[in-house]
Amino acid sequence: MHQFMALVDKVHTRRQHGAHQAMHAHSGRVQAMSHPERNAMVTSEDVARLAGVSQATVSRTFSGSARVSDAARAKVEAAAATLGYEPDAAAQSLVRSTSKTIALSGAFGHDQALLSLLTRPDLYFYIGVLRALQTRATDVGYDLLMPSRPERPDSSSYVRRLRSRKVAGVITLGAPEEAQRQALLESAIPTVFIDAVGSGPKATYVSSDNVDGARQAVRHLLELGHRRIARIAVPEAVLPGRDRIAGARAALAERGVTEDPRLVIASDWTPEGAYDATVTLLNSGVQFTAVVAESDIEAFAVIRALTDQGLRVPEDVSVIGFDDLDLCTLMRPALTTVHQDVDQIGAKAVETLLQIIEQDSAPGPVEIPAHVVVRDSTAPPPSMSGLRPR
Amino acid sequence: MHQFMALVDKVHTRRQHGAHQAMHAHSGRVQAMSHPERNAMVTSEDVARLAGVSQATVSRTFSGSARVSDAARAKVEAAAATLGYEPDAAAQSLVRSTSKTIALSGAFGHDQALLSLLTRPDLYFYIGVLRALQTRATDVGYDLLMPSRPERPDSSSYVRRLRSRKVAGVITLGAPEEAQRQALLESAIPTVFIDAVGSGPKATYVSSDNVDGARQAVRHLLELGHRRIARIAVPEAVLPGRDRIAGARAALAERGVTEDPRLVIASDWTPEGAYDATVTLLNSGVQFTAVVAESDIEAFAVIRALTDQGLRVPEDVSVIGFDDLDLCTLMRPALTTVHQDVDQIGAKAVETLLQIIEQDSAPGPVEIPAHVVVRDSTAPPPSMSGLRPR
DNA sequence: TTGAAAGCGGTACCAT
DNA sequence: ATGGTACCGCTTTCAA
Repeated sequence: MHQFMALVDKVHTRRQHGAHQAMHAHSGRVQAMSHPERNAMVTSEDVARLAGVSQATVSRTFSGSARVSDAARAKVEAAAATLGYEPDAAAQSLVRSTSKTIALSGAFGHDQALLSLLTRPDLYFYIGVLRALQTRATDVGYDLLMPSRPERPDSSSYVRRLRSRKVAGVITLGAPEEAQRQALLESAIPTVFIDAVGSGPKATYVSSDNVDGARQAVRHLLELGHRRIARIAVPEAVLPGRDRIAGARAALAERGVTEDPRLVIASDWTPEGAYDATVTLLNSGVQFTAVVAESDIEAFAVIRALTDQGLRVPEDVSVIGFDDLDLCTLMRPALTTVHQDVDQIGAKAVETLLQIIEQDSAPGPVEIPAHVVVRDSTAPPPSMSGLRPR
Repeated sequence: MHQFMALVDKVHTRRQHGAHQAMHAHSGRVQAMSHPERNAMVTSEDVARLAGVSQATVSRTFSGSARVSDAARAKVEAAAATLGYEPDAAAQSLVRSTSKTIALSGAFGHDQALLSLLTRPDLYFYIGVLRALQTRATDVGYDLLMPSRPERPDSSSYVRRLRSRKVAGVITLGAPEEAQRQALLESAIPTVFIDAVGSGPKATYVSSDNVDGARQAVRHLLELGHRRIARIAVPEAVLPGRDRIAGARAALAERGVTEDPRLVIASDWTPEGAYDATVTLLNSGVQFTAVVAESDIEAFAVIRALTDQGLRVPEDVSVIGFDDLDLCTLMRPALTTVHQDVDQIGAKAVETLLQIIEQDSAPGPVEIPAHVVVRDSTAPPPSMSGLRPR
């Protein structure tokens, strides 16, 4: 017990250049004993003193790797437990030049925060990925950091900031700005891009198998008998966009169906865009019996546009989405869609990043299987003559 | 230029105990010059050398508060710019015992990551709050941290971890575990609870004005002529639950309508629960012409349950939600709901936290106004005789 | 195996 | 106003 008191005294004495320590001696003592964790941090030196070993030994005990005698280790652990010792993360990262922190990318560019970069349909999808990321990161003892943007939002100050924060690696969601992507690639900071291409000695990317997902979606419609399949096209510039186009075409090719370019309506990956695209399609007079959307949210918008025009889903037109949000079953009709495994995507992203960090070399791109989930928004096409848009 | 070369040499020399520095001298030099930010960090000492001042002066220049001559400041800033200097965050937090970091709470308890703690209806709402939090945090130069859970998930190690990370404050979303809430309250770590009660010398809370929001919702229904209003009740244990009950009752009381307890169905704040509650309600045979849900997602589920039973919304039954997600306008019918101002909630949370941090005392609870947004899911009740549940 | 000591990159007090 | 210097708490040689 006397050790404990001595310790408490010490805690309250240091840093006070001989000032009013006597004044607060009593109250300080009482407080410290009832809530040891409430006051100034417990340091490895405090633990060393209580355990009767050197501070270096305490450090070794917690670093794990170093060799410490069982006797010493036991004493240290006991002391650490009674004092409620937790190593100072700041001191550790200062000396180690790294920390168990993964930065989530997006706080780059102009006034863009990570979550603001994601447009709404993305948002609902990526929130699932984000949850998986956090779950897995927490499993492996890493914190997630969403850094604030630097004042000068150029790529080098972006990287400098990450370095200043001593992040172990970076995970980006969706399409990053090109300058940021380049900066990351050149930075030698371990990076995993989700849904964007990026390869390098310390970088790779993970995404759903979008080619196969889109292929399955179109195949499903073809199997139901659809031939005139419209697509709300997502920008080709982004990875999922490119791959899904390829997948859709592959499925069409399998059946020898040639794609009618008039059935491919460009959109901006927003519900509003999808709504307008659907209206455009209807107004064009080109016949179609099914619509492929690139996200569930867009699919909802397509359905809304269709029903607003008096068409029924799936009796008149089938609609298929992409993502498989929880919401799909709540909609009426329940949405047939391509399931993306957000848990796997998030988990793999973290695992891959750790691999880069630890093994110092990046593996190739990772693709997570996706699959169609059939619900109520798709059905065989009506007899062709039965469909008269507008 | 010679200064630059000297600096580069120094960067590559230190820490290498006289080993193979000659070997890599050339390549190292070239690399360092084309990508100065790529190698070992630029320190304040490097800047001092180039600027021809002491390291202390560089520190003062960047700390802002201290007095530095204009001449010195200019030289330092020039040097810092050419070298691409950014203060080391770890070193700063080590010596300052704080950092510009706000922890988002949730990584506490069992295997609960922040985002996993939120049930799905919450999730869609809180993601908006999260976005606002990040936007505002980034404005004021704070990073957001989602800490991984400590191995021993008790409240004191939770607080210790936050301290070890040197977070400036904590913001919690939704209902935290009681032990965590207490720990935070006792910790003297500045804290803002969103949607949970928590007051102390360094803690306060912010939420929508749930009482008024619920009152407006019920008022809206009453004004349409509804008298038999059912409610999918949220747990009373949580702040929004309590306040909304109070608000709903207040509105009823204003019109002298007495609440029929059979119209209040407890649910668990999930879409499945809301669906089941609606079915239960219908099966009970108790008449009603409107349903108040506690979230938009639940409202969707209610509508789905109603329509699955052959009832029309709003012709047979009116439904009103809470939150005003972007999705509301995509649904059919578009959802009448109570708008929560997520941007304000997030912004206020950050601002209030900063106030606690800087002024060292917590203000009272903050309430953000909410208001009804009328869309298509509410209408005057059908003639009473017209309604026959089932 | 263990302890002593030299930093890691800043901050802030001291004296000049 | 500026430079010198003593830490912040921890990791990692180096010697013992």
